[in-house]
Amino acid sequence: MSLTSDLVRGHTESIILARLMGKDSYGYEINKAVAAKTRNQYELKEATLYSAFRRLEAGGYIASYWGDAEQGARRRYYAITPLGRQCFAESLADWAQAKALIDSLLAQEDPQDPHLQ
Amino acid sequence: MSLTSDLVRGHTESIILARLMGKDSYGYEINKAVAAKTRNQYELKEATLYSAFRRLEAGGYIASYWGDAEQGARRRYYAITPLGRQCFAESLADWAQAKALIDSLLAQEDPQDPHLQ
DNA sequence: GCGCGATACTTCGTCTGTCAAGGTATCTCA
DNA sequence: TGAGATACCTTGACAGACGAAGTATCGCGC
Repeated sequence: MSLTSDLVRGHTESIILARLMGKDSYGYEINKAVAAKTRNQYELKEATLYSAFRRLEAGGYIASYWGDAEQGARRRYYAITPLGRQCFAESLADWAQAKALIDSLLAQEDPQDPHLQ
Repeated sequence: MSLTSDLVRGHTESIILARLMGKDSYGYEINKAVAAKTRNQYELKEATLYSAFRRLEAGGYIASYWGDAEQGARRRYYAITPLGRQCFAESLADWAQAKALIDSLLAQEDPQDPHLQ
C-alpha cells in the first residue's frame, strides 16, 4: 500500500522469524498478522513470503510440518529452530546497528568538525 | 565490511542526497565521507554509488558539472536540485515511518491484545 | 447445485539495486 | 621509474521482491 516496500526490503526473513518466536504459524496467518500490526501500512506479498520460507527452511532456521486439517485448506506450519532463534537475536542487533548508521547518514549536520573520537 | 549492507540496501540514494544538502560534492568525496561518518562500519561500493548517481540525475534530483581541475584527476561535481530537496524531505519521512514499522514487526510482544487504537 | 469469496499454498518470469572485477587517467613522492 | 592515492566509468552476474497465474477446499447465499 505504502511507499515503504523498498525500505523494508531485506527484513522479510527477520519479520517472519519474529512472528515465529511466540508460536508456530503458517503463511497466510503471518501475512494477515503483519498487515494488522502495521494497520495495512505494509504487507508481505505472497511470492515474497513463500520464497523467504524456502530460504529460511533451507538454511535450517525454520522447520515445517503439515497441519492436521482434514477439513479446510491444508496449512503448512512453520516452527522456528534454535538456530533460527539465534539468528533472530543477531538480526535484532544488526537492525539496531543499521538504524543508527542510517540515521547518522541521513543527518545533514554542518560539515565542520564532527569532533567524533 | 559489516553485515549491514543488506539492511542499508535501498538507502543509497537518500544517503547521497543527504550529503548534497549541505554542499555540492563528488563521488570520491561522498564515498570517503560516508566511510568516515560510520567509522568504516559501512561504505558505499563504487559501482553502487555511480549507478545511483545516474539514476538520480536521470530523475532530475541532482545535476552534475565538471570541476575546473586543470591539474589532478578531474572531478564530476553533483548539486542537488529543488526536486531533489523535496525528495529528500520525503525520504526522511519515509524512513521514520519504515523505522517504526520494522521496529513493531520485529517486536515479539505477547500475542494477546495489542490494544492499539 | 452453482457461483463467489475467503482461506491457503505454489511456481514462473521479470525487474531492480548491488557489487566484484576490470579498466582509464592524473598527480605526488620516493 | 613506479607505487599509491585520487578520481571516474562499464560490464556482467546475482539475489530478493513481486505481479500474475494456477490449484484446492470450505461456507454462504440464492
